Amino acid sequence: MTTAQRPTLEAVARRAGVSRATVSRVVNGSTTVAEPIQEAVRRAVAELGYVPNLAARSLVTQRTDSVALVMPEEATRVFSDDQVFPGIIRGAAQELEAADKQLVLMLAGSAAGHERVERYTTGRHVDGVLFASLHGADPLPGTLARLGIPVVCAGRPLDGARVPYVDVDNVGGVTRAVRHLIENGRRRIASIAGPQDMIAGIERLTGYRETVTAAGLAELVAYGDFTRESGAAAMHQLLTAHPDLDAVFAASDLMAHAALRTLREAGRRVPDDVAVIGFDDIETAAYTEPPLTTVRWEIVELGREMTRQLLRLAAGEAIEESVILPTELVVRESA
Amino acid sequence: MTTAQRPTLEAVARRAGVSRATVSRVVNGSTTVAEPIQEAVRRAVAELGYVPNLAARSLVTQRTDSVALVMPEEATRVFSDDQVFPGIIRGAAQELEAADKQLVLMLAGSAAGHERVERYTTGRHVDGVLFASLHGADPLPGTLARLGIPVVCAGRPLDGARVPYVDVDNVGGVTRAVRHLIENGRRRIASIAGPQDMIAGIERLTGYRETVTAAGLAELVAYGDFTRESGAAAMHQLLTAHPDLDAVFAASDLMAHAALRTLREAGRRVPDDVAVIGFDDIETAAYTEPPLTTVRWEIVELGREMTRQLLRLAAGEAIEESVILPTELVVRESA
DNA sequence: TTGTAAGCGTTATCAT
DNA sequence: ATGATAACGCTTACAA
Repeated sequence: MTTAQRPTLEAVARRAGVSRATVSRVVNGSTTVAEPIQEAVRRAVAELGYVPNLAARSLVTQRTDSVALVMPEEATRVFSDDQVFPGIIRGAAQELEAADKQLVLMLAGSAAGHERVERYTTGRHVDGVLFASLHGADPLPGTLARLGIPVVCAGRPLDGARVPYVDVDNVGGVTRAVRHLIENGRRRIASIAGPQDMIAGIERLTGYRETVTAAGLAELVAYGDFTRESGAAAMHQLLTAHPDLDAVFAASDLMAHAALRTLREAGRRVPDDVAVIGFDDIETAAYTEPPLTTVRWEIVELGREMTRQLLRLAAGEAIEESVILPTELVVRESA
Repeated sequence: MTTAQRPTLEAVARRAGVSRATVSRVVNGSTTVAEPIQEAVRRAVAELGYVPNLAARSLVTQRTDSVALVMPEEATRVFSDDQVFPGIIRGAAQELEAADKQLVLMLAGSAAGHERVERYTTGRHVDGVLFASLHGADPLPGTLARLGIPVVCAGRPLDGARVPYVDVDNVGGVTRAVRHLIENGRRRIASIAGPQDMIAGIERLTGYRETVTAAGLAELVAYGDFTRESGAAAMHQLLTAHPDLDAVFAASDLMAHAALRTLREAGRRVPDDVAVIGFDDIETAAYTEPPLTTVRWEIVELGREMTRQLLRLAAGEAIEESVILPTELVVRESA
């Protein structure tokens, strides 16, 4: 079975009885073409089923009309039931669709993957790069920015590079959460912190520390990596080190979920004995036992906003160095 | 700030003192180049930081080295905490990375989105197309296949098109689940079925029907769309219509999760009064109250297998029309 | 307003 | 084994 040759501009031009240039103008929406000719060209395009060859176009325009979305690949987090990454993917996809650009997804977890991402993006195979999550002080965003390649990150880059980013108001959200606990009479408030090589982990811990300290309370901290497994381990640690705790703020809903179960297994009632608050408001949060009080933020909106900023940057517009999205405390039954 | 021009083959050739053709050979790993010359070329490549222009290459090779992964866009399912789609994305990304191809993600939910996907894929902007989920009798996979464009679907296409697909053994998995219920003495076994315009919804219902009928038991069915919300509604219906039910098989873990909560609210104990089994084994399943017995399958593996098949197809190899992945009953506490 | 023609950066076909 | 050279399909000055 031979595959039918796809028609080229040339073929359409012949059919419509005009030059390639004219067809190109019509296809690209130039207004300087006489109406009847436009009509004829459009008919020829339809009859032949012509679709522009993107590679050829890209070769001459120097644009690729595609942007890369780079994600870390750690199995535990990216594609567990954490909704953060899927949400960002969705937001980016929506916004790019509206801009008629392609979304190229790249996993950068392994060293090989990271190198591949670096080659691909520095090679200008995309018009811009979105980083969905940064671990440690990855220099890649800064490198790309210096090369003049449009970049936007989710969260402030830890290496101090001046790369535009979009983030949520982590500190504000945590502050509200911890205050809520204090206002409800809790005094021994612990925190299951996130990984300290990620900006979200750092900021959420900072918010907790500042708030409990300002209230004259002790800092009771254990560390996790945002996953349920790590949350369970951290909760055990806290229970052992501070058996008298009466509240826990977890830096992710996943860790909060695990804390809920660990507390139950330890015979503590939530919220009677121990109040629990999470962060993210993933869908599961409304279905935990008891339903989880948490700090909500719009995941999909983060993806959309990042993409909007990137498109502006790629269009040569100036953008703010950072955009901070709001958070909101959703009070359910766990606190 | 002017962007540095990226070096071309020409530049590398000049630097290494050879022709463009030779550089091309070295870059593409041809063995017919003398070792010292290869050496010189490689040095020039490194010094200049040369990266091939994919558009130019694609233009002449007629390959794009990228494949599209098409997903439906319904907000409720694709990016809720259902891990199915993220899992497929991950599997595809891993496999494509190994093959050095790009993953282009496309959402096909809206009519406009669907049309866009059609234009893009039929326009041969990708070497192949992966469909992550089909709703109703979407003719697109069949259309692409007829155009000679490599296509692989997740699940058998409902329009009867002869398109290769990879799926899990839905019927087998459900059969084992329902038998487990029967063996444990359950006799009033209901099912919360999935959407009947999706092959997974249809097959899981078929498996349930056949098994209860073979055991001489009644069919008690309510319908959902795989989401928690729909699961809760379906559970309510079942409780009203069949207050004496003693077991529920839900076609997705999300619906099973909602059923668990609905049953508790209705004062039924799980598994004492009512046993519950789900399908998918998402991470949350191990954390529900009580932990959910469910039918497990390897989501990421589905994505990988689909991609492997597609790559074979794109390489001109013949492949089986379908690959069925195994399922396994994971017994926890809910049944 | 329309057409001509010169690239864009590769790969591939021939010679050599 | 290496080098010219002709495509690949499109956009875009520049002419007409």
